[in-house]
Amino acid sequence: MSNREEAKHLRRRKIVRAARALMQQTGDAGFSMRALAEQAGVSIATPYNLFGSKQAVMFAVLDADLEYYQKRLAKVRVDELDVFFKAVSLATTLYSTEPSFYRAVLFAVYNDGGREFRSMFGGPRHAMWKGFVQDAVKAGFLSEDVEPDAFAINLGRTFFSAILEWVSGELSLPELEAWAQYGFALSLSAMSTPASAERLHSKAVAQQQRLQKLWKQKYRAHLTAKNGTSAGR
Amino acid sequence: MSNREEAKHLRRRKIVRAARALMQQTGDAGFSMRALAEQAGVSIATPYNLFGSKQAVMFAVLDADLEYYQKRLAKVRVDELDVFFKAVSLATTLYSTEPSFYRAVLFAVYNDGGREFRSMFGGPRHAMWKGFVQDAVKAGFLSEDVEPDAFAINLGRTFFSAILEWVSGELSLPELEAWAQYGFALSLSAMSTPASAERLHSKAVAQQQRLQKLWKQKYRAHLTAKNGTSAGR
DNA sequence: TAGGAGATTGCAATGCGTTATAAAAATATC
DNA sequence: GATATTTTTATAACGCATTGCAATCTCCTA
Repeated sequence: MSNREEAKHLRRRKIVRAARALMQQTGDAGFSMRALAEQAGVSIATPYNLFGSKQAVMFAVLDADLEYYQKRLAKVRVDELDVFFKAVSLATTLYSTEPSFYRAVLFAVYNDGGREFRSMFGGPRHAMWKGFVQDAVKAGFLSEDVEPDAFAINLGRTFFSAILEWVSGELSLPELEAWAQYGFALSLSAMSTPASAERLHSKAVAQQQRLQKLWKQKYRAHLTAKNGTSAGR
Repeated sequence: MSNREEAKHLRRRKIVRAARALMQQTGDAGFSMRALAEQAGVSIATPYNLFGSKQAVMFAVLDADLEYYQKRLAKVRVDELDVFFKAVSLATTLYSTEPSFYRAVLFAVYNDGGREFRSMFGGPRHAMWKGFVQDAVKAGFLSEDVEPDAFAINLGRTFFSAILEWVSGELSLPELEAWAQYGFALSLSAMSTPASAERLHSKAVAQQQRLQKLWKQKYRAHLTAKNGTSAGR
């Protein structure tokens, strides 16, 4: 690698690390491209040269994390069915270690209306889910009827939309975990085999009850309210 | 109602109508609060007084639409199981009449990371899904095990995340429809009764095949690509 | 009809992401 | 070591959502 390219990689790393540090310090609010440039000791134009947009920087931060996450998940010893639920709980556990950081990063990533979904679903994340699905089919836990790509995308989307609500402050982390696992249990249950049917159905029912406990009173006000949704604050 | 309040309502209506008109003319890009104020013949401060934010204006636009949607849906004669799928296809049909308008409105609504989820899930939309779920249980199409609130929220979220991808340009309208119906079929299938099990399972499989046809080659490039997600443009 | 409350207005200002431009620095090539 | 190429830098600028403020208008009330 030439000197130039090496220096570029170094600068990229410097910016990603600065982004991470800044997020951890200031959280969502204090993070701006100008602040990032200052923290990285670099001009405001440089992150744009190297990444293209604020969101792309966030993606780089998140991708650095994904490696660590997948390594940890690979170490966990569970069967081909529990891995789906373990993947969720490991992610939420990770989020709980630095909630404001993850919230801010995920907010920034998703906040443009999803223009970067492609890399979310076409990239390594999709590959992970798809692999789990294929393994589960092979292990006899899922019907041969499943189309792995479609099914994996559906799972990823289920998780994603719950994450989005956590990010926006609607859900707590336990709620996020419960919702994602509930959605997973439902989808998996629809494609279950005799070997997995009971486990999945009872998982779904259990998550329902867990959710009921978690948010019943939180939403009661809204569910009984007239119609809402109108005026400003 | 006092004259003052009536005038306020009129101004609100004027702004909502202007927002709608502006959206239809300019679409996503040309829509700004300044442009809206001008179109409505009103100061830039007024929409903020009456609604609070750009997003709240969009919500008002969307809520005006919801009434029309529900009226049309109520007229459709299908059984308590098909209504879920009909609700999806009616929405996408509606979107197809003015795609750039709906895209722009939904984009603006969802684009803040979901700070208005509450009214999405706690408001009339949630009530609609929940009602369908309860009716389906009563009709014997869904197991007594379902907790209607949790299940309805899960459905709403499924639909929502697919909409989000359509809004961001990742999906076409037929794809949106297929994805939402696929997700619905999976969730419903997990809670099916003998009266509905076959219908739902075959629906899920059918949607899988439809999806496969729709996007297989679209995603192939991404699925076979290295890892992507890195640099700017 | 006069006074007061409430809302709208015009406008300036803040901070944001992003882009453009010219100068300066770092690197590659000979 | 001189020259050419690439990249960073500093800075100004654009359009945006949102807020604050003083002035003005409109309606309600006494």
